[in-house]
Amino acid sequence: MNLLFKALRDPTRRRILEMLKEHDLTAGQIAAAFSMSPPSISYHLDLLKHARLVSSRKKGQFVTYSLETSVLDDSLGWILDLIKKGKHKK
Amino acid sequence: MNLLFKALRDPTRRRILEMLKEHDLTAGQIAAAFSMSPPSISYHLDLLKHARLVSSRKKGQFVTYSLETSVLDDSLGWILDLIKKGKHKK
DNA sequence: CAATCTGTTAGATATTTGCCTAATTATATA
DNA sequence: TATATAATTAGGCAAATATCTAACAGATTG
Repeated sequence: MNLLFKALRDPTRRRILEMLKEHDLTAGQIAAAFSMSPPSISYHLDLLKHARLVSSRKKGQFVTYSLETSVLDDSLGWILDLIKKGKHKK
Repeated sequence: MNLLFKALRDPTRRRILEMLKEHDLTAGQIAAAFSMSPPSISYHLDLLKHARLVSSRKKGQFVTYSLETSVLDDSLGWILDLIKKGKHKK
């Protein structure tokens, strides 16, 4: 849960996730969308991978990243619970 | 959105929100639940307030904090959108 | 095999964050 | 009015974070 929220905290990483929700992308394609050095993007991708929000596979010289949504269920549940319990509070 | 995810990133702040979902609490009551100095808790409460996740009202010398769930809808929508679009991806 | 391309790792650095103690503000009470 | 109590503000500091450039690793291609 901690890794997840940590990953979601950064705007760059959230934008990467938004890009990946459309279709898979290579590291280079992702980096090209930001005015930021490739190593910086690599750092963010690694962080997202550790949070299990993305997966990656290597094909030739390219590394393709995909969005992984299953971990998001946890955060969803946590937030929903807050809203729910908040509601039936007197 | 940025302030919201920033607020949710820290475990202490998440725990404060969980406490407040049960019932309102004064700053002192919240601080008592953590092995952390009152100023530190004050800092977290201020951050939560800036993110509009809590509100506060002063009564005498006490300041009571309440959970505010409306902003959570934004994060919920953002996450749901990721999951949804993630699902019907080829 | 040498050059090139994609991507990551290493190392350095400025900024942000989360914590502390000390001081301050505001309220209540002896 | 002096003192105690609740909470915040101020100032400082160590650790975490996000960025960069340089160097490297692996794959492709002339």
